[in-house]
Amino acid sequence: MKSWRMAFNLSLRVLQAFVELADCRHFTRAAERSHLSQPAFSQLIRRLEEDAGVPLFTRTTRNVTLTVEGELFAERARRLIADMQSSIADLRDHATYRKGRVAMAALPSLSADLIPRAFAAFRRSYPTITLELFDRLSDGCLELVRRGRVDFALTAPGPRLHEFDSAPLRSEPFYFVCGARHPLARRRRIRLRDLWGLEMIHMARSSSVRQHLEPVIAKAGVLDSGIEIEQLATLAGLIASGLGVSLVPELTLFQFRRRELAVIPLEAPELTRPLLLVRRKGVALSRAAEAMLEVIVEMLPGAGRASARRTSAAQASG
Amino acid sequence: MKSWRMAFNLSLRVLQAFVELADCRHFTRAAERSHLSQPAFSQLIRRLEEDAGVPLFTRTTRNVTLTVEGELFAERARRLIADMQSSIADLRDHATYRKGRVAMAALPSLSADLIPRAFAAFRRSYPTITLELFDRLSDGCLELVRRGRVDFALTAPGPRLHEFDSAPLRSEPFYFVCGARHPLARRRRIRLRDLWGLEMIHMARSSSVRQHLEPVIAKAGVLDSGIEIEQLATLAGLIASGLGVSLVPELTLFQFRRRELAVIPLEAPELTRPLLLVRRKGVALSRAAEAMLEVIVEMLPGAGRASARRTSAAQASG
DNA sequence: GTCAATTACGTTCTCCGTAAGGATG
DNA sequence: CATCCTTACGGAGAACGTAATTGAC
Repeated sequence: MKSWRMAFNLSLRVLQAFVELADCRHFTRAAERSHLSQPAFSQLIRRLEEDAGVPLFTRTTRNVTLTVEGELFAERARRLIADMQSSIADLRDHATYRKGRVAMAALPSLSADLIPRAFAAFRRSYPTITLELFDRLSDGCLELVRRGRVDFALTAPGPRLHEFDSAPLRSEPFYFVCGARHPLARRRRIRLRDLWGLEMIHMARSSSVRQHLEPVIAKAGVLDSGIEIEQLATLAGLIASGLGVSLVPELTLFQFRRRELAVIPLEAPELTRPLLLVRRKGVALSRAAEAMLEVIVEMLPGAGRASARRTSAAQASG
Repeated sequence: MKSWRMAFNLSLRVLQAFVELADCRHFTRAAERSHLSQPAFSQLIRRLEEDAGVPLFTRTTRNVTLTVEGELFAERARRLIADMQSSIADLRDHATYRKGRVAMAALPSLSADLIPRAFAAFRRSYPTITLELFDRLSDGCLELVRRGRVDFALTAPGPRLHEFDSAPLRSEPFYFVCGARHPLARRRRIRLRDLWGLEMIHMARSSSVRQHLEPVIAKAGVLDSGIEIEQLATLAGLIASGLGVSLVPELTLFQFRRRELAVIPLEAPELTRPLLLVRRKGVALSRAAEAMLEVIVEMLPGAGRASARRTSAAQASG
C-alpha cells in the first residue's frame, strides 16, 4: 500500500554522517569516523542528495567540497544534531534518574519524620532530582493531587476519595501515650477498655487522626479534656505535664520518645489508621516519583511487602 | 564489526509517529495516520521506548496516556519535527529554484543591456530568487569574485586571472561606428586599413575595451581625438555630432542604434574582445547561479553552443 | 602509479504486514 | 463479546561490506 512517494526520512545518523563529511571533506575519513565502510558511506550521501534534490558536495576524486546548498544545509544540520542529541540526553537523564522532579503531599505527622528521612535517603541515591514537599492535612493533600500540583500524596482517607486512584500503603496501629508517672505507664499493652474514665487530650477535629478516632473513643467511655491542639509537640508537652493521655498513630511516635512519657502499644486491631497512597486517576507516576515511593515504602515500619510497590496501573479506587 | 552498542538513531518518521500517538492516544488511529499497520506501529513505539530507556506511554488495552517523561519528550519532539521539516523544505526550495540568490558582476557594457534582459527572463522563470548585480570595470569584477561577494563575473581578461577559474564565454566582434553622414557610413563592411587617418574617440584608458583596442589601433594609423570618455552614451553623442568615429564591441551596440549613427561590422578576426566567465577556483556555482548562467548564455548573440554551459568543475585557468 | 571515489554484487538485518493471542470493559 | 494492544512469524527491501572499476594527479 505504499502507493505514494515515500517521504524523506531524515535521521540523526544521516545528519551526523553528512556533517562529518562536511567537516573533513574526505569520504574515506568521514566513513571511518561514522563507523561505516567507505562505499556504504558514499551511498548514504548519495541518497541524501537524491532526497534533497540537489548535490550537497562537488567531488573530484581528489577534492571534496560543499556546494552552496550544502553549506546552507550544513548549518541547519549542525543545529538539528545538537537539538536531537540534547533531546535524547534529556530523555536518558530522566530514565536514569539524573533529571526529574518529585512533588508530594503528606500529612504533617508523616512530614515531620518519615518523609524527611526518606528524602535524605532518596537524595543520596539520586542527588540531582528536585524534591518538593507539601505538609497538609488530609483535605489539603487531596486538593494538591486533584490540581496536579503533586505526583502523589500520603494521607488518610478523606471526602471524595473516589475521584482518585488510591491504594492502602499500610494500616497504622495506634499507641497509648501517658505521663511516666501515670498508673498505666508500666503496662506492656493497653486495651481499649483500659481507657475507661481516663481524661484524654485530642488533636483538633480537623485532623485526620481525630476524625478516625472519634467514633471509637466515643464508645470507649473516655473523658474529653476539652483541649484541642494542632501540633503534636504541644500534645506531647501537655501529656508530659500530666494533663491527660492520648492515642496516637505509630508514625508520630518520634514526638513522644521522651523520658517523661510512656508509650504503650494499643491492642485494638479495629482501631488502625489506614495510610493511603493517593494519585490522580489514570495518570502514571514519573520514574522519579516511582523511585521516591519505593524509598518511602522501604522505610515504613513493617516493610518488605512488595504489594504496595506495584504501582503500575491497577488500583482499587476508594 | 558492529561490536559496540549501536547508538540511538532518532528519525523524522519515528518522531512523527510518536507525536501522532501522543496526540490521539490511540494506537490504531495513530497507525493509520502514519500509514502503518497497527502492529508495526506498536513495535516502532516499543523500540523508541527501549532506546529511551523509559516508557513514554502507559497503556491499558482501553486507555493510552503519556507518562510524565513522554510529555516532556513530546514537547521537544514537536520542535524537532518542525525544525527538520523546515530544513528539508529549505533544501528543497533551493533545489527547485524557489529560494536562492545570484550575485554577479559584469562590465558596464554588459550591465546596461544584456544583463538586464537576462535578469528579466530569469525572473520570469524563477520569480523568488534574489538577484544582485555589480556593474564594474574589469578589475572591480575580479575583486568581487576574489572576495566571494559574487558567484561569478562576466568580464574581460584582467591581471592575475590565474587566481580564478575562467572560461571564455564568447569572442565578441567589434563594430565601426560613425555619423550617418560620414564618408564610410554607407559601407557594408569595414577593414582595419580603412581606418587609416581617421580621428577616433576612445573610451577611457581604464576600460577594458580601450586596453584591448590599444595595441591594434596603434598600428592602424588612426588619429587620437584626445577625448577620453567613460560612458558609452557620451561616446554615442560625440560621434553623432560628427566629432569622430570609434570601434565598439558588439554587446554595446544597443547604445548606437540611432538614426544619426552608422554601425558597420569590422572585418578583423584578430580584433575580438574575449568575454570571460570568471569564478572562484574550485568553488561550484549554486543551482540558482547555474540557472542564471544558462539564461545569459542563451541570450548571447550566436547562442546555441553548449560548450560554455558545461560549468561543472573542469576549466582552463587563465 | 597511487590514492580516492564510484559501481557491482552478495549478504545481513531491519522493518513491515498478516495472523494469532490476551486483556479490558 | 467486542475492542484494542501485543506477540509471533514470514517476506520484501534497505543497508552494509567486499571486491572490482573508474578517475584524477
